[in-house]
Amino acid sequence: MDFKLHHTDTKTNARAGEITTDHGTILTPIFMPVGTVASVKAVHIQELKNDINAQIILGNTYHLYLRPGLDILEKAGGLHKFNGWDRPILTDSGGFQVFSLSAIRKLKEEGAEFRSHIDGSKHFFTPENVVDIQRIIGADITMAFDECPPGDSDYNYAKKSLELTQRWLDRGLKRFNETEGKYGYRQTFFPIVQGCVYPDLRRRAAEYIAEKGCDGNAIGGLAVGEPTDKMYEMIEVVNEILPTDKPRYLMGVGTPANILEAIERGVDMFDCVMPTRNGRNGMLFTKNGIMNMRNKKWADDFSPIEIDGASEVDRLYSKAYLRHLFVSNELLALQIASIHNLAFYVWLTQEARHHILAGDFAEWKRVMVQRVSTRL
RNA sequence: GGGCGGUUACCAGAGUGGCCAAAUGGGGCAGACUGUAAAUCUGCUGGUUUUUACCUUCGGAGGUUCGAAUCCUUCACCGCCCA
Repeated sequence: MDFKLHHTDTKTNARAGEITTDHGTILTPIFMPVGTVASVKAVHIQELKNDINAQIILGNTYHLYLRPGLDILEKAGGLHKFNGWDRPILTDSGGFQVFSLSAIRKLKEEGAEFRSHIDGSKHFFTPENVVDIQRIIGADITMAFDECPPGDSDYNYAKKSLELTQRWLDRGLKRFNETEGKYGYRQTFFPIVQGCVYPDLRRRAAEYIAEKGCDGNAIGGLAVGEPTDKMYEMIEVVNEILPTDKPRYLMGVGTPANILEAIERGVDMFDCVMPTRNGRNGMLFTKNGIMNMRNKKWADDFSPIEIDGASEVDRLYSKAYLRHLFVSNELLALQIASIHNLAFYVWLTQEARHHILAGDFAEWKRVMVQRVSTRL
C-alpha cells in the first residue's frame, strides 16, 4: 500500500491524498461504508459503485470468522471473491467487539475469550490469530487487535488497557511481518492509538505507534461516550505526533459534523455505521441538515428527497413517498435511505477534498458544519 | 313476530362492583442510534396540571349502591338463528 499526500491545507491541518492498493486507489479524505458481515446492509455492489461512489468498504473479523467462517472464506478465495467487491477492503480486527460485546467476553493477557452472540459457543482471539484470520479474509488493510475501553474509563484503567493494547500490537505486528497474503496481492497492517480521553496516554500511544513505521495509523477508542470536545482534543494531540506521510484513520466516527472537524484536524479515513443504521431507522443526512423521515411533516411533501443530492435516488423519489415506505415498513425504504446516506457521506468527504485542493476548506467547512447539523 | 349474542379510547380487543383513565396489539406523535448482537430501542398517545391531584369517558336515558365500564329497567343500533 502506498500513500501520496497531494496537498496540506495552509490554514488547517486538512489533507488531500491518495492511497494505492492492489485493488485500486482511494482519494482521501474518504468515508468507507461499513459491511460488517460481507455486506453493506441493504445495498448491493452496483449501487455502491454507481450511486454511492464507494472506493473502499469494511468487513469485520469477528463477524466473518463466526459466519460464514474461515473455511468458506478460504474456499471462496477471500472476501473479495466471496462478495464480489473488487475494490479495496479494510477489516476491523474485532477489537471493537471486545468493547461492544463486553458482557460475553473475558479479557486476558493472552487475548480475549468470546462467546459467540449467535450460538453461545466459546472462541479465543489473540493478536496473532486475528492477523491469521485477516490473512484468510484477505483484506487490503488489516487492523491490529486492540482493546477499545469505554469513554468514561478512569485513568488507571485507561493506562492498563493501553499497555495491553501496545503489547498486543507488538505481537500482532510480529505475526503480520512473519506471514504473507494468501491470494497474491499485498495486505497492510494498521496499528491503533488508544488512551481514552487522557492527553498524556494518547501522546504516549501515538509515539509508540509512530515508531513502528506502518503504512497507515488508526485512532480508536473515540466516540464511545466521551464528550465531543474531548474527542476533538484527542485527535489534535494524536495528529501532532502521527507521521504526516501516512494516512490516518479515525475509527467509527461519526456524524457529518464530526467528520468535518476531524478532517480539519488532519484525519484521512473514516468509517461509521451511522449512515446505514440510522438510515434504516428513518434518519436522513443531507447537506442542509437531518430529516426524520417518519415525521408527519413529510407526509405530503412531494419534493425530491434532496434536489441536488449526491445520488440518483434523491431525485427519483419524493420525501412523501419515502415517508410512506418507512411508515409501511417497506424494504425499499431501507435501501433508499442507505443509498442516500452513504452517497452523502462519500460526497461530503470528497467535497472536502475538493475544497482542500482549492484552498478554501476552512470557510467551506465552517458553513457546512452548521448546515449538516440542522434539524429539518 | 320470537330467541340468543353484542355495542369499551383512532382501530381491534381485554376488563363483569372499589386496586380503572381502563390490559394488550395495531395505528399515531416524537426521540435515540458513532471501528453494526440494531429493518432496532425508548417515551408519549381523554382533558387541565411539573408531580400529587382533579375533571370528563366505556351506545343513549334512568335506576340500585357509600361506590358502576361492570348489577337492574328501558330505548337505539349491529350480528346470528327460528318464523
